[in-house]
Amino acid sequence: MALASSDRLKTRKQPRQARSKVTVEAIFQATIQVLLADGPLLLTTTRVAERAGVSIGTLYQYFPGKEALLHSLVARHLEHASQAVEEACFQNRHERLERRADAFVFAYIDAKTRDPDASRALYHASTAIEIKELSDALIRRLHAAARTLMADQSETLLEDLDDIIFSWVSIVTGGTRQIFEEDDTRNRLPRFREQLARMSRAYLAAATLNGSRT
Amino acid sequence: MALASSDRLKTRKQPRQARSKVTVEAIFQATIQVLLADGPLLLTTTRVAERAGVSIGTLYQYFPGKEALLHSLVARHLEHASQAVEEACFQNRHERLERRADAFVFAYIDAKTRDPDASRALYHASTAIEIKELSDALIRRLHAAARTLMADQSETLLEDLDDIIFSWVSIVTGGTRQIFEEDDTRNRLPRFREQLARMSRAYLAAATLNGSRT
Amino acid sequence: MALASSDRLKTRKQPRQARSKVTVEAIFQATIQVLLADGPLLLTTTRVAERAGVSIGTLYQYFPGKEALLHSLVARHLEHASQAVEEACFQNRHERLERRADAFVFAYIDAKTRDPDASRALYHASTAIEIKELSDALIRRLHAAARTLMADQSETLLEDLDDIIFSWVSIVTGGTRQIFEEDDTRNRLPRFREQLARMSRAYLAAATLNGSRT
Amino acid sequence: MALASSDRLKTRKQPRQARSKVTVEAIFQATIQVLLADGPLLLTTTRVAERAGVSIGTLYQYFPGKEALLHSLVARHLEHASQAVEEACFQNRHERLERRADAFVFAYIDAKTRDPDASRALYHASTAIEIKELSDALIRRLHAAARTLMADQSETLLEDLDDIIFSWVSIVTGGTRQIFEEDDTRNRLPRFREQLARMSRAYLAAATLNGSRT
DNA sequence: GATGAATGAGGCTTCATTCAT
DNA sequence: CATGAATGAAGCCTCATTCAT
Repeated sequence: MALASSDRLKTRKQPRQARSKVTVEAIFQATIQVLLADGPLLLTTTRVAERAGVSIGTLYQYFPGKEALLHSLVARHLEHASQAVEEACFQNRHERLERRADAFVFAYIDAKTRDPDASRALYHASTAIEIKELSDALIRRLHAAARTLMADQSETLLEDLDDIIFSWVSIVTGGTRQIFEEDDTRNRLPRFREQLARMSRAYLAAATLNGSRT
Repeated sequence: MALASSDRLKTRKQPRQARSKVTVEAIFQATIQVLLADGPLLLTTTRVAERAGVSIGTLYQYFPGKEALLHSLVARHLEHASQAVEEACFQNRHERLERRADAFVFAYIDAKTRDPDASRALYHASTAIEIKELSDALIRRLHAAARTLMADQSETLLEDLDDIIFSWVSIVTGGTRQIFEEDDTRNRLPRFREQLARMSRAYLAAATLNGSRT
Repeated sequence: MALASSDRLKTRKQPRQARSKVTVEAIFQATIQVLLADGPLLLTTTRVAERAGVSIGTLYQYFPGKEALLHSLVARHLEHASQAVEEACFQNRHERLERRADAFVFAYIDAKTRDPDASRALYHASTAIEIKELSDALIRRLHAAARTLMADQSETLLEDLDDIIFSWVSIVTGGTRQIFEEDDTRNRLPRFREQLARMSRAYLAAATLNGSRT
Repeated sequence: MALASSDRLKTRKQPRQARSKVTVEAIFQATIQVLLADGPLLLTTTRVAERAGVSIGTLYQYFPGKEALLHSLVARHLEHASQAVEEACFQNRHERLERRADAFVFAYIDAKTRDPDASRALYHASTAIEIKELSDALIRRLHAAARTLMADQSETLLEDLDDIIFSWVSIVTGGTRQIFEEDDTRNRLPRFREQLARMSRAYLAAATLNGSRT
């Protein structure tokens, strides 16, 4: 269910042998590199295969098509981010709200930052495939995680808990994306990370204290 | 005039006769509709012309290509948003910070909400590369507007004023985008609007009170 | 018959009024200029009309189409060359063979040189229309003229008179064309003119003296 | 190597497998046939591919475009003619001038006659602009060859040697072209061949004997 | 008559995908 | 299994021509 995939998007072979794993990984990396170097308009299967050092035929042995390739790649990336956030929420479930919020924000941004090239590349990938389904799945998991995070605040926040979660997740994901589409990502990221955490603390604190009246 | 355009992005004919104006507007609307109905992958000149009820030749009388068409459309849209925010900042320049922040947020979101279909459509199209220049221009104007807004806070915030502005603009634009890419935009928007304002107030208040220590 | 034209190539209106004549001439000149400045691939009706300072609609009032326009232009040009040569042959019909040959050569080259731009332009025009019909007509008239020229030599040359005429006309027309397609036409032309005359005299003299044996 | 080509004119794939070679040759032949049957105006990539019995995609695997296809074809053809003439000049370098002139003329015409269809076809295509570079290269090589040929006459001819060479090469190439654009090429060619040789002998003899005075 | 907006057939080219080797 | 030659649907765009104003 998580990050569901329609039929034609499944990978063809499960890369069991070591060689296969290497090939698939090479193709993934080549995809990212082509995306970064040439942009989504020039992301062609030929080019990816070339860069990966395999023939176009081989690429099609592992993926039923371009869409599936991108789908896998994006899914892998988003799955990682989802897990990181869920993990962080779980780890910090007994901390104070402020720390829990920090944990959420940091986990998300750090997951994206782990491989900034890939992140940037994949933000652009939406020109090449329809990724709404995948993004939605990510967002749903983040919502769920955020809800868990705020479980003990539900009374205070009850009236608009859902709005708060929704809005907060939106600015975390949307704001982060904005940074990755900026020119100076490397420099901006760590500072945005701090400010986003600060903002989250302030926001959630305000919301906790006096409901929707602030 | 603002938001300069390279040569190949210039429109071809300025619609002089009444007939022409109708045609150009039909093409713009068709672009938005195709974007919404079929997504950016299926945005083709043929499809746009078809939907606009004009021949493909007519489309090319007014725009030198697909890119130019999108460029015009986006430019028009972003110009409007920029102006709305600048106007709002100016109108509220004597109000308290909180109100100024509200004004900024509301102006931005309301500008996007004026024609929600267009907004959604253009967010979808925005990965189409040549649009970056335009988005960047918008962001720069928003930064400038935000800086004006906080002019009287510059002492308090001096140490990280730039970070704050940058981060705040990022979550306003990025968060809003996130909403428009969601399914339930119409329903979510007004609530996000409130929360985003609340968040901004809380954030800027926190930042004003005790610098980077909160 | 002369430089015949099929039905769809006829001009539409006979330019009787002064204004019409001016317009037609402007279109002709524009055609030549576009051909020279932009090449035959960019020779479009729009461009010609633009350069002529008339609307595309007006162009079509005078010519039923692009092909007809070019056809008229080429026909006019070739007609002029044909007449010049015929005239020269007639004028010099009582001179010695050598002078008659000179007259032929000079008349042809001078006709082409009268408007060198037009000549060059029209040599290139064959990319844009099929001009074989017209060229053939010219060649036929030149053959006829040459035959007249050599009427009194027919005994001596009898065995291969036709070959001689044919070959001679071929090098006169073909050689001249070659010069016009060269880069340095202006400089080369007068010298080629002399050499071509010299060559013609030598050739015809040799052919006259001892038939095919030289 | 000789007859350099700009980037966009380079062929794409070097045909390695036997299958490829057949394909490329089929494309070349189809180009010639289309040129002959339909003329340069109807020379389209679609038509060529169709006639070659390959898909349009295959054509583009080997040539980056129509221009490049023509370029290759012409280059191959002209290279052959150049070499034939140079070879002939070298072989006959110790003969008398008359024989050397014959050798030049015969080598050139015979090279063109080897594949008369191709020659006709390429003469038709030759107005296609980018081919000028190639034609010029041929002319230059022919000039050089002719100069070698006349090396031992340079004193006698000194005053206008260059004009003579230039003019002679012009009528050889231009005249031959004229024949190939004629209807009755097959019949005319051998006779023109003889006359052109005769003409060359007469011309060069006249020029040798008494400079520019004949 | 003159204009120029509109038309659409048809050209050029790319690229995801298949399949014989 | 890997290869890469071949495929062709589909995209982009031009330009000769028409016709309502």
